[in-house]
Order: sequence, then structure tokens, then C-alpha cells
Amino acid sequence: MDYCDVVVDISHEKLDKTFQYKIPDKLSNILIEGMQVVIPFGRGNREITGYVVGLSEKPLYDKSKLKEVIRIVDNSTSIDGQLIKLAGWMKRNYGSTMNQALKTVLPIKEKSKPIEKKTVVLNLTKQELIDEYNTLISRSRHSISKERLFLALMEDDEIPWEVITKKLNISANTIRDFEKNSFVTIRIENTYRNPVTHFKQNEKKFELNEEQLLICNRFKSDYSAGDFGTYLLYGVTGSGKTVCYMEMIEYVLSCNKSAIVLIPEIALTYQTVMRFYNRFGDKVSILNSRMSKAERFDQFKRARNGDIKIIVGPRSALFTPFCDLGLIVIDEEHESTYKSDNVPKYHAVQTAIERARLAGASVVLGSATPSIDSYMKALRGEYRLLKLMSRVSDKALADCEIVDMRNELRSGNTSIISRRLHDLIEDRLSRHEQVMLFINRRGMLGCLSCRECGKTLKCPHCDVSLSLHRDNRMHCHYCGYTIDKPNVCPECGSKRIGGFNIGTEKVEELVSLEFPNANVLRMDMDTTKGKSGHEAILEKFANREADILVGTQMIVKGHDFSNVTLVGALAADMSLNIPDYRSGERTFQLLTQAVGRAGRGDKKGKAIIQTYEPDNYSIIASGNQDYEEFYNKEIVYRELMNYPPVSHMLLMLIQSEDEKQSDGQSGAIAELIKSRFDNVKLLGPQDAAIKKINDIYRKIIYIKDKDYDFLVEIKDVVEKYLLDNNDYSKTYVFFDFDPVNMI
DNA sequence: AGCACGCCGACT
DNA sequence: GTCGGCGTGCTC
Repeated sequence: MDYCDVVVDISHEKLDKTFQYKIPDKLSNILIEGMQVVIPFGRGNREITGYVVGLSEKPLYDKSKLKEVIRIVDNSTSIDGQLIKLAGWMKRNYGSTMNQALKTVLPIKEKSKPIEKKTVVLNLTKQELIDEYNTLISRSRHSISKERLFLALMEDDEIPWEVITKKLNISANTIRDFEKNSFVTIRIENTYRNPVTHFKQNEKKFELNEEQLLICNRFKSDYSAGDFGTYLLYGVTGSGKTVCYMEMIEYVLSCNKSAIVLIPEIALTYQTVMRFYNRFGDKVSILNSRMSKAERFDQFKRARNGDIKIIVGPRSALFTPFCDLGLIVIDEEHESTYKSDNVPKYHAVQTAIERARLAGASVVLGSATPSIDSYMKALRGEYRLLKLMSRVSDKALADCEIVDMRNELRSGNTSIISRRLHDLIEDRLSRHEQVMLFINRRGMLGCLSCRECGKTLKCPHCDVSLSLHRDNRMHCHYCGYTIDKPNVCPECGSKRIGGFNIGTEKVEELVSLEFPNANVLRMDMDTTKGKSGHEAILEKFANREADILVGTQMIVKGHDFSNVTLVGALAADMSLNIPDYRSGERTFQLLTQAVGRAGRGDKKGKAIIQTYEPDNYSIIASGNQDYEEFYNKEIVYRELMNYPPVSHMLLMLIQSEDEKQSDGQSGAIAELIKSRFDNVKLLGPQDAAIKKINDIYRKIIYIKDKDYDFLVEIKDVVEKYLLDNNDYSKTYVFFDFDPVNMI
């Protein structure tokens, strides 16, 4: 590699691109991606620093124009360098251009409202100013710009920068000249926006129970020995995971390090954040999607300066530029929102581990229902497993019953609410206790299931549900298998087959009809549109303004209502039928969370799971609230089918405006891979679930392999092939490693 | 961002 | 003609 691409260390949108430099011989084998270098820049060849973001063999510009790298900056571990290395890692592991990776990692290089307030302050007395002005006048009469500045300074000895440059139309050059002559100084103030305006610091430091103390001490002793690593904190609902996070964070802070806390967007509520404020005060800041870009940028700047030590936020908070990062906590690590759906399609857990490795920090993953991936790694010793198995103050888990909806149908009850659940709701209403009805609406995507025997139509090759396409045939999204849509159930011959199509609105209506005296509140995408619609509804319910809350996934995330003693999960198996190998995992997680909502107060809780598939192990295990039981069954399935985490998966989405071209080219890509790699397990190409979006045809190819790096290798080969062949200039290929959402 | 180039008015 | 300020455009 003789040349390198450098991003210069100047924040200006005109310079937001790479510049190519020649690598001198003495550095040729030392210089690698991510290093900070000194380079000559501009006409005057002034020496500035930049970051190497790529290496190449060919010069892209006139050779005589290319300059040489001067030297590598010794202390090449600055925070930006680290983040750029992280971007390089993301580019490699998830597939994207360096620019795309850099944009996710080094956020907002655009001109947001100035966060630095610059003020020009007069350095001279009034008399000196007048003297200087007069000497200028006597010397020449055409320094109009300078004259204007003098006159302005006579009016006011402190003028904001923008007033001078914009209103008075005086260029920065002139101001700099004044500064050089020490007529003025330029005062720079950082006017940060602090998202936390109202916090009271009533430090209520919880006493840790024995179990919590044990795991915190394990963490601390590892940490103090300089033994950083990844921990999986598996704690049943209500076991006090957050208290442990805080204890660990406090310890890390005492070592003069900073911490990042990732929380799924949906759980990033006032309540959660307040717990951190109450404990850590103004050392904490938050990020959320409602903040403007400028506000977010402010928080990053505060972190960079060390003004804050803890940041709480969603996935993107992972890139907070702390230069003394000591700990990354990922709460509810199993959540699918931790996987990005923009390129690069990174997963926050893996990326956090890499960032921690670069920074010399630890990672704590927490969940009551860990992802199969993390739990397997913990069992294998790749992560360190910490367990919290008892609930705080020994509150018992809710009683859980599974109701077989097939029996309801046979007994003539066509309502979506079973007789058992109906009776229990009546009972709670009479006692003025509250009820939550959770509708599992995941996976309504056109799967076909039998109301009689409960079976869902599945692909004989892949063991995932088939989904109905517009051609009225059932398709498998994995292997492309299709059959005609059957009119009767292939299992039992019943004619009562169809898709699930129950919305929250419909349920609300039906519930109101069945319980005319109850106050019913609905929470879904439609009712929470407003800025804080979410919180308003939850608050209403918490204030007992309603008896029954009907809603989708969002009602089961992390909200404690002490008066809720009954939770009903309607159509629990809905999410089992998503054409995705993770559907069992998702179903288990959702149901376990839903069941966990019952009985958070003093009264014991009760949960009802309504299902057409009472024999499914995901349903049974969530009824027992037994994670290990679920894991042991699920991992066998993954092993059998070679699905992640046992194996890895690479999804390629090939998009083209021309149908024939997309056919031919996706086929050619598949052939290329097969010819280059022996024994590659490749499926496809076949049409994506949505074959055409905006007149762009979409094809997909899946490749499974136990070796992640092998998949990366395939990606690199395909990328190179696309670059070398000009006919692919109008074809866009996206890579997704271990996809979370199947396309 | 910051530097040089080149335009243009002012003065010898 | 020459000097010097000020806007403009480019940086591998």
C-alpha cells in the first residue's frame, strides 16, 4: 500500500471528505488505518493533523499533486482516533463505506447552530482606541472594513462574533488582524444546552442485598485488577439490575473513568432517567431521539470535555466521545432495537465490546431474558455470567395460566377473550384493581394458521412460517420455496384457516362492549403520536383513571403499576409466526415481560396467556417464567438448523432498477461466490419479501457459516467484484450480518 | 479553517 | 506603476 486516505482534523463541511497522500518509504509498513498523522495541507503546506481512514495502492489523482505524509502522531490513541478505528471495524464487520461508518461514529459534522459563542472584546481604553483609529485614518483612507470595526468598537466594547461578520460584513481576516495587534481578544463561551433543567438530588443509595453485593464485588475486583471484559447480568424481573449498574458505575467513576448506559428507546422514559439523576446528579446527561441535532452535539461536546461522566441514551449514545471510558452498560440487551437498520447495520452489543476493547473498558449486558446469542457466549465462557435469581423483598412471581384458545372455539366462544380471562377481569374490576391486556401484534405479515388445530403453515425446508404474497401463493423468505395458498388446513382439513388480523382498536372496542362499566385506555402507535403521548397515557393509567389498558409491546416495557394484578396476553402466538428464526425467542421475551408486569405491588399478580399453540415450548417456558428451560430447547433448534448464534448468517440485498438486470446480476453474484468458495452454504437468490419498492427490484442471497470471518471474506470478494465491473454501477448491494429483521 | 491569489482603489 | 486591503476559492 503506497497511498492512504486521510480525513483532516478540521470541522468544516467543505473539508468533510478524504484526501489522498503518498506514504513515505519509512512509514510504508507501519502506517495503518485509524492512525493519526501530520500532513501538509493547502497551498501553504501548513502542517495539520488528520486520520488515516483507508489505504490504497493506486493514486486517484495526478501523481505530482500528491503530497507525502509527514509523520505519525505518537500519541495516536486520542478519542477520535479510537472512534475512527471503531468505524473501520464496523466497516469491515458490517459492510459499508468508510464514510458511512465515520458518519455514524463521529456524529454531526454539519453546521448546527454555533455551540461556541464567540465574542470580540475590546482590549484598549477608549482613548487608545481613538488614537489607533486616528493613526489608521492618517495612514490611509481606504481601510473601510477596519474603520467600520473601529467605529463599532467605540459604540460597544463587546460585540458578538456573528454581529461583526454578518451584520457589519467584516471578514474574519480583519478581526484576526485586530487580535494580532492586541486591540481585541476573542472570548469563547460554550453555551451548552443542558437537557436536565429540573433535578433534585435526593441521594437514596440503596442497600444492596447479598446477591447484588456478590456480583458487584466480582465486578469491582476484576476491574481493580485491570481485568476488563464482558459480563452478562442475567437477573429475573424485579431483581434490581439497575441498582447493580449504578453501583458498578459509581465504582468506575471513582477510578476516574466515564460510563455509557444504553437503554432501548422505548424504555428511555422520565422514570428511568430520573433514577440516574437522583444518584449521580449533574454528572449525568441524556440523549434521546426528540433532541435536536445541535442538542445532541452539545452532549457529546460536554462528554469530550469531561463535564459529564455518564451518558444515558439509545444505541447512538455508544459513540459518546469520552476519552476515559471505563464501562458500557447495555440494559435489556436482547432488544432488537440495538441492531441498526441503517448502513452500517451494526449491532450495539458487538460494537460496544469492540469499543470497550479499544478503550480498555468493561461491558455489562443486562437482561431478564438474555438473547440466545449472549447466553450461549456466557455459557461458553466468552462472557462472564452474573446471576440475580431472587426478587427484591421476596415478591413472588405472578401465577401464570395458559389458556388453549382452540377449546374456546370448540365450546362456542368466538370472542377473543377466553372465559377464564373474562371471569378474572370481572373479579379485578369488582375489587378496583387494574388490568393490562397485551396484544402481540408482531408478525401479522400474512402468515396462515388454523383456528381449529392451531398449526401454522411452515416451510418444509426451513421451519419458518410461510407468508402470503400478492400472487396468492405462500412463500418462504429463506429458501424461496412456494406453494399455492391452501383452502383447508393441511394438518386437520379444517376450513377455518386464515391470517391473524386483530388490531388494538378492535380489541379496545370489543373489551368496552364486554365490560361496559370499565374505563378502557388504548395505547399503540396511533394514540402515542404526540411528543409525550406515551407518557400521558401511562400516567393516566398509573393515576388509576382507567381500569383496563389495552396495548401492544410498548405497554410491557419497564413500567411498574402497583395496582395491576392481572395481565392478559391475547394471541400470544402471533409473534411465533414471523418468518424469522428468532420468532420463538421474541415470543418468549415478550410474554415473559408481559407476565412480569403483574403483581409489582403488594398484591400477588396473575397472568393469562391465550394461545392456539399451548404445546409450543416458547409459550410453555414463558408461562413457567423459566429462561433456562427455554434456552435449552431453543439452542437445540438453532444447532439443528445452523442458525445464529451457532452459525452466522450473511444477508445480501441486491437492488436494481431493471428486473432482468437484477435477475442476472444476483445470479452472477451467487455463481461468483460458489466458484470462489468451496462448500459455501448459499441460499438464493430469490425475491425479497417485498419484491419491488419504488420500482427498484430486490433480490436476496443468504449465506450461513460458523466462521464470521469467512462471511466477511465473501463480502470483501463481492465488494471488489462490484467495483471492478462497470455494469454493476447501477446495482446496489447491501450486506447485513446476522440480520435481525429478515427481508 | 486558513492561506494565497487577484482585483481594485489610492497614492507617488 | 506600485502598494496594500479585502473578497474568493481551494486544499490530495
